[in-house]
Amino acid sequence: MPSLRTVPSAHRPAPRPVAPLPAPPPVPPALEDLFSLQPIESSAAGTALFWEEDAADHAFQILEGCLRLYSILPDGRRAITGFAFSGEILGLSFRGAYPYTAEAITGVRFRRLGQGRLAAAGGSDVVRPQLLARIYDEICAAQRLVVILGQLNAEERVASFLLSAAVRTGADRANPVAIELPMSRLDVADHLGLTIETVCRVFSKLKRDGLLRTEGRHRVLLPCIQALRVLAGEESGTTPSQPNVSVRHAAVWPQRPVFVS
Amino acid sequence: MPSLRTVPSAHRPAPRPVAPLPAPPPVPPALEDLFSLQPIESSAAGTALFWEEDAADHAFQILEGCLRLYSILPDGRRAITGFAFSGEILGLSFRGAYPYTAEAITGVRFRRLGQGRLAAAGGSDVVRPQLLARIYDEICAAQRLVVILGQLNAEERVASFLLSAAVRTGADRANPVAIELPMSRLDVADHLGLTIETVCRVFSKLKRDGLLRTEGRHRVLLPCIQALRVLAGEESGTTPSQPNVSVRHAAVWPQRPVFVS
DNA sequence: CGGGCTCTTGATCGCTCTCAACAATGGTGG
DNA sequence: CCACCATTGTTGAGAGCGATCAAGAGCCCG
Repeated sequence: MPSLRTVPSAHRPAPRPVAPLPAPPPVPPALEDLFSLQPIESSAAGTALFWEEDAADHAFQILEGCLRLYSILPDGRRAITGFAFSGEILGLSFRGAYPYTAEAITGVRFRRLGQGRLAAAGGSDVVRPQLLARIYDEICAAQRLVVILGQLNAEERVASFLLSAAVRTGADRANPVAIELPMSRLDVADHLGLTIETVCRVFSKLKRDGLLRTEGRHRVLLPCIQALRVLAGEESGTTPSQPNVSVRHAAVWPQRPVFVS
Repeated sequence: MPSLRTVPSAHRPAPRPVAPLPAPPPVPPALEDLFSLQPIESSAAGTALFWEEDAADHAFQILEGCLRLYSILPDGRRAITGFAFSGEILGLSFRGAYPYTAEAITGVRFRRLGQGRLAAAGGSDVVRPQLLARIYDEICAAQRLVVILGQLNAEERVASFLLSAAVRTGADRANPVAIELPMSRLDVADHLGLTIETVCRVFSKLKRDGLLRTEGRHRVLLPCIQALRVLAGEESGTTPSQPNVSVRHAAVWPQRPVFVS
């Protein structure tokens, strides 16, 4: 979490008995400070923080736990558009309704901030850029997923998912990379536009290829994250850092002639 | 375009020789008024307004024409994350870089607004909600596409695409519905995560089923938009408004047990 | 009227889904 | 503590949808 947190109490400076010095410029409230004044709430696994189409009257800061964000089609199919982890902010909506349901996968602790207070904070020249940056991140995440779902095959999708989980939790800097996946295989499948069986098969194949090990159902080790990047199509694969790993289906497609002006 | 446009010159009231009346409250500038002061520019088909990863220093208001918004994978695959039509605003980015390339499909006329001026306008309590609403729309569009790519089959994807084109251009209120599709079949395919051949085959099948007629390559008639909605999975299909159309593969999937708390 | 491009259609292949059976896990009650 | 059971995960066989490869048709422009 690279954001520099200011002291929460900074907007309410303690009264000074003597004040010969010019008052220091008031520390402007950061986005997260707005939440820090709110009480902490909890939700059990399986409960929803909010529902798709509901009036979006609160934003949420997740302190602990993991949630799935999804839409349900009229016929019952479920599309998990994303997951939310601790430290993230959720439910920023500026047109009345939430665009998805947010349901706790594990138990969740969070803070809640009213839409009115959030809108008011948008007037601040300090908070607004943070707010817009968060929203922009959400756009980028959604468009990244569009690319994944539209262009990648099953193996590439799973590799992308594992990588983004590693990067998001910061686990990609450790060695070996170890990530927690609190969600079920069905959640992963509904997120990647695959079936649970296909997700399983890809996991097994990655295990056979030495790119993945599991410890229990929800813990995954990625011994060679670089090879995963090649599989995910993030890199061209010109530098085989792990020559003993046989990368079948190397992500080298026939170059389609794309019109570039 | 439901936004109430205010008079562009309102922020610069003509100097009055005599001013006995209290000055009327200044008409606050709407988002589109900011653009209306900018000169009109043009781009030929095939040229890019901006490139993915480029510094996002301008936003664009499209006055005429159509663009494709896309990302290119390292191996050359192209994911068209969306299209932009006249009347829309493009390139709102608040973290330095554009998230996609915007390339003109037809000739395009547009206005350009500097990021600085846009950021300043964000301070206005009138413009900011409009700005946030636009961005929120972009999130919704991206998530809608995530659902389409992750959960729908080829026929449903094409039906969704045709419907959203009809709705976006307002053509869905006419009868019969007639839409212009300036983009090529390859563009549609790269947008829907299909191949050009599959898009063609679905078009042909919809023609056989009486749901679609083409006039030239870029004009499409939708004689029974309600049946298309059923195909796209937007409706349950319980009200067959056009009984003579045989809807194979009606969007009724085996209901998967989804955990709802 | 040709040339090049886009679009369309057909035949075949292969990836992923579906259906099925079984294994592993975790929680509960005896 | 262990047996039991429900849930979740894994693996296999076969089918189907969409991709791939190939050829021909239609359209636009010089």
